[in-house]
Amino acid sequence: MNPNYFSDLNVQQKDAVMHTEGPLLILAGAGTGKTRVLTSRLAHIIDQKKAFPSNILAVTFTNKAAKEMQVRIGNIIGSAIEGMNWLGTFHSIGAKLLRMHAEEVDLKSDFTILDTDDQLKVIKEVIKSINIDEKRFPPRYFLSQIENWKNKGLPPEKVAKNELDMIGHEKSIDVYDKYQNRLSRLNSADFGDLLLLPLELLQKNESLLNKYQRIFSYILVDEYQDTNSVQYLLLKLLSQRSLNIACVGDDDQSIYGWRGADVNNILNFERDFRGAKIIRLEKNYRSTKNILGAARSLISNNKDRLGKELSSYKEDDGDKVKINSVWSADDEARLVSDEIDKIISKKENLNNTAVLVRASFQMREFEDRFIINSIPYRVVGGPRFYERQEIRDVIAYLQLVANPNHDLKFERIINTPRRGLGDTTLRKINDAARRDDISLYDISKKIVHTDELGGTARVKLKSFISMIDSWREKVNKIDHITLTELILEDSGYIAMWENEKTPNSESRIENIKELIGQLSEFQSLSEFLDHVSLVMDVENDENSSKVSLMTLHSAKGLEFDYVFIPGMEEGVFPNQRSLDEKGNSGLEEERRLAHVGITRAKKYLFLSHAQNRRVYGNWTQSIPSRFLSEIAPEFIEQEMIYSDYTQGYPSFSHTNYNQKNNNSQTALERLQAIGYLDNLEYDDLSFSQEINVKPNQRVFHTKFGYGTVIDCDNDRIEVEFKTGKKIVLASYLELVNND
DNA sequence: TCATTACTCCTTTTT
DNA sequence: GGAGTAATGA
Repeated sequence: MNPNYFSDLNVQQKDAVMHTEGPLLILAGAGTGKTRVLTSRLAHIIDQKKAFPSNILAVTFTNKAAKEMQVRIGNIIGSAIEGMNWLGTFHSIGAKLLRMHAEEVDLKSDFTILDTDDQLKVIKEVIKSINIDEKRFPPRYFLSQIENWKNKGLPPEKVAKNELDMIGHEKSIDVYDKYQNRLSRLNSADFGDLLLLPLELLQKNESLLNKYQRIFSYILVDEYQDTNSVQYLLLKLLSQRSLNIACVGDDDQSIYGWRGADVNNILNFERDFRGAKIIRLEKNYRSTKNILGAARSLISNNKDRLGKELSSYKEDDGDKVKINSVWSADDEARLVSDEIDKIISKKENLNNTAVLVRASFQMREFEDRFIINSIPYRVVGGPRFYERQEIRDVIAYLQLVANPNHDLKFERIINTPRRGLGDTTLRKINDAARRDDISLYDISKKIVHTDELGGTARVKLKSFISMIDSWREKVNKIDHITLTELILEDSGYIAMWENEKTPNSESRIENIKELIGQLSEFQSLSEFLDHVSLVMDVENDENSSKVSLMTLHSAKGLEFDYVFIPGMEEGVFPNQRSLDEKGNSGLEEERRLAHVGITRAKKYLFLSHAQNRRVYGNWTQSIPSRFLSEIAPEFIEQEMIYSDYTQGYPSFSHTNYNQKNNNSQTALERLQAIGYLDNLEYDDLSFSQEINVKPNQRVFHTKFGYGTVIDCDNDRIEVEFKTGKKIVLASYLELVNND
């Protein structure tokens, strides 16, 4: 027996594939071939006829990972993959279970899944109804309380009244309780419910539990270090009978503590699942020795670890890790762009290049710069397609047609486009609905026959309602694409954007067209709406060569030849709030995040920190991240500051790191001291430089990007930019090295 | 009813 | 520097 899925596996990997019976924990470090082991293992179980594909529960952390696994298993087992009904994220599997048994938890099977915006709206309503001061207790505060409880598997009645570990606790419980009531009245579930309600279902209903324990004869969990308590409880329940649960994870990559992930799940695996076997995968096939060394030295600063040392499979030391000090965040983006230009000139595919940031606000500088330098890029997990205003509007229409009692969507579109049904009318409808305790849609049907509303409002409301009814009638008669087009026509929504003359109204219409295009990938309206709620992202085209720009969190599980991690500054990374709120454990999580980032790189790693950065629009100084000094010096190579004003002045260095951080002298003062600056204000910096240009000189212009000087006429300079020839003032140009 | 403006408080990370 | 909101005016 030597099926092809065994070939090229090392001893530990084979072990993990073969060990099919009983609990198993695979501790898989970054780049150790985890996905291969997972897919091979699944293929092995199916191939050996230990279980049908439909009897395997395989949980991944992201939809992307689920999809990738599906493709890879499909390559091994062929069409049998179609039987794998239970491969997906915890949330999508939870939703599936919930739809099948919704009645048992006071929902209907066509319930809608709420997004954060909707959640906040509901909470605001609740807060208002029990007279809580929104200023003292912002809705977000309650939302995070509720999410915490849900992550722990606690419904309102289980939240112990004596758990007084936070201010406003009683209020929170009250809000939680009323919030849940409201959700079930809206026939809706939020993300937390997709896990919590299935758990309740299984805890309450023993025969159902037995059924699913039988169905799932093998359970496989990816990214186990990121599971929270509900997820743990679900797994525990479901695996009790077969005991065939295999979890893959890496405690050094646990980065979702803020979302309720509990590292103890992985740390206590042996205790929780008796007789568990543990296999370590420590051979890293991804990175060069220098990169791996940097990662290892950094993460060794963490205390709470299971203990695992990655060793390099690659013979190659590779380039040293580059650490760069720059003057400002703008310079940082410029430097990264220049480096990427070098990668482009090597004719590399840019899909192998990524810029990873700690927080999404850092992306702006890079996007601006990439546009100026015409570097093609994609933002991964950035401003989501489905979160755009026009897309949400269209979806609101569709959701309302699917579920007319969805008050939140009703409110969203009742006056979009303008129908003369403004705040006043809406308030009246709301009051009446509350009085009769029915939905906005239902009350509207009633009050168009009374005189509660003024004459015009009544007529307008009536036509709005009959429009919805006419769409609802057609749901089962025409296909969902035609229906959507009809809705957009009838409602005047498309016309609204067509009539608007703002620069982005055209792209909004494009987006709507794209949405309609996507509809064809689904069988029905409800299938599409489910997809939208669960998979907030839209796939990127992977065919074109583009730099990826994303957060470190969304980079988990990916790998790139070239990786840039800017913003290595105290406060940014490690993130200040994380330190303030969680102290040392917060710091360790940040360090793990840095470790994740570093181990994404296969052969080239670039780290940088800026000395000055705008925070809330004000220039603020920052000091290099402690993480830089925690990387052992033998793996790194330091570069000088990249700026015309501060050339040759190294900011970060191992030897004087501590001294520097205790030094009260600011970056600005240091520069003044060495004569680079003469009491200049920061804002003057960009135009303070006299320049002297000659033809062929490479120059840079903030608006047009890089170019080459063609001709000079005093201070009027003719420059060839990427976008064409322009005559610009010398004072707007900066010199660039000609190389 | 809707558009404009002044003013507040921000920002971590995602299913 | 920006999004969301409350207050003001047309």
